[in-house]
Amino acid sequence: MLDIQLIRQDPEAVKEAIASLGTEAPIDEIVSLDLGRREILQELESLRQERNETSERIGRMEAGEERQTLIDSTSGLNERIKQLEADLRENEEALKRAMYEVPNLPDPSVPVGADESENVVLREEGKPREFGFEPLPHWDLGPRLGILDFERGVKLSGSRFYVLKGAGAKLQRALIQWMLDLHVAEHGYTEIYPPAIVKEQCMWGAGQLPKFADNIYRDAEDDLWLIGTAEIPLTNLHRDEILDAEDLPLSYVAHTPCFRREKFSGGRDVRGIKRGHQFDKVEMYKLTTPEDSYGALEQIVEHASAVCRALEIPYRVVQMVTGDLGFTAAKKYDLEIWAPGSDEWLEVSSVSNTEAFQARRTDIRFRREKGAKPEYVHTLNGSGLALPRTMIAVLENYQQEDGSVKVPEVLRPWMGGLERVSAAM
RNA sequence: GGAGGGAUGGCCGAGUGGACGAAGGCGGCGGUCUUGAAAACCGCUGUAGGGCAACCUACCGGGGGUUCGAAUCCCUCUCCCUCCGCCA
Repeated sequence: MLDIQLIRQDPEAVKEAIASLGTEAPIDEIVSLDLGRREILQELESLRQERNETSERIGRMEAGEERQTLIDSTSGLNERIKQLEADLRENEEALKRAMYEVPNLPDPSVPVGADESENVVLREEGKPREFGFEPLPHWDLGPRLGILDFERGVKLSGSRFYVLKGAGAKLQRALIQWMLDLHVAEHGYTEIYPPAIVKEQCMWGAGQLPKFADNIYRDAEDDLWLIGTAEIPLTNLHRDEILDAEDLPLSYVAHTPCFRREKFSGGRDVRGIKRGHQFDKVEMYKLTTPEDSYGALEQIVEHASAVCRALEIPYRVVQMVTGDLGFTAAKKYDLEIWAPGSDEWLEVSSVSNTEAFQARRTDIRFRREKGAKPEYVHTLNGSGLALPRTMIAVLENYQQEDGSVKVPEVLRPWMGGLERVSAAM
């Protein structure tokens, strides 16, 4: 959610910024609702004042004719107040609905561009390995090794589901544990185990609603929603709280399953485990002061990079242009990891600074010192990393000519010392 | 799932439909005293909206209602606690 003051003061600048995102928002509607709101409020509040004063007088009077006359005289006043209260409710609901639809504005440092084709590769690290043979895509490699079972996944749950088995399941578990430990021990995050099913309100707070309703699984009976990312519970962790400045930044890391309906990606990325309805992810999250958030953004990029670096797999950092920022980010980087079998760069991490966009939706503030006015925090999130695509990269980069897969050095302690996954296992 | 009890300011806790934004206590901040600290005493100590000034308005779990007037009465929802049932 944007600051209403910003829209009130310079609606044209806001519209322009939104145009650079390649989208639109009901700014004119907001401006007029906001104006109407204050008109209603002004009249309503002065009538309430009148009523309060009259009631006070009635309370002090002896019972009698004069008192009754005064009581009778309030009926018109009260009718008007009721009407205005109804108007106000309606107005504020419409205003809130409209405000929830407005995307975040880009930071001035974000390059203007129409869509993802204009994103900027900022840096690339690691050299793609030279294969003496044709590297296989993981959808061939995994089943051959007996660690990845697509047919049974479909049998259980339908398309875009799969089963990890044996060393495959263990490899994912090793990655999760290693990543969590890395972020906690080396990068100073606090590990969180949040619910994976949350109230609707959390979805609004994190910016999943109203725009992405079609991509979310939900239990209609209890009105609970399955998270598509740990960002959702982590955003809401401190909802409605006022934090102390000395507690900031707060850094959290969580591993959760993520559920996405992928309604609009039909036909895309159908092979392999790149895009499923259920996947695991390790997510980093920070709450900072406004002045610290852009430094924190670079930190999170570094923390995600450290994972790729330690795995010794080539990756690159891509800056999103305005047209590819999405709904909540003011600035966003993607980390893409190299997958030689699939022959593509895979997005394994998306790192965003939402500034106060989510904080306003969730009402998370902080106080610089005792008695100071509360200010909104800035929130940031970044994958560290998404498991299936990391698995793809590991399998495809570490495959050997004989069809086996070497276990990356850093993971071996979490794999019981296992050095190689082969078909016989 | 069944029965009962509860939800008040940072925390604890009082509150008869009318001067309650809410007693009292604790905590916090400032001050007096003190070499310093403690104690004692005094004062201050919520959030938001609107005018944006000394003011006004709203908020006692959420929503709705009764009333000239609601923290206080009624309805409803949510959450918490206790007991029973069931269960990893």
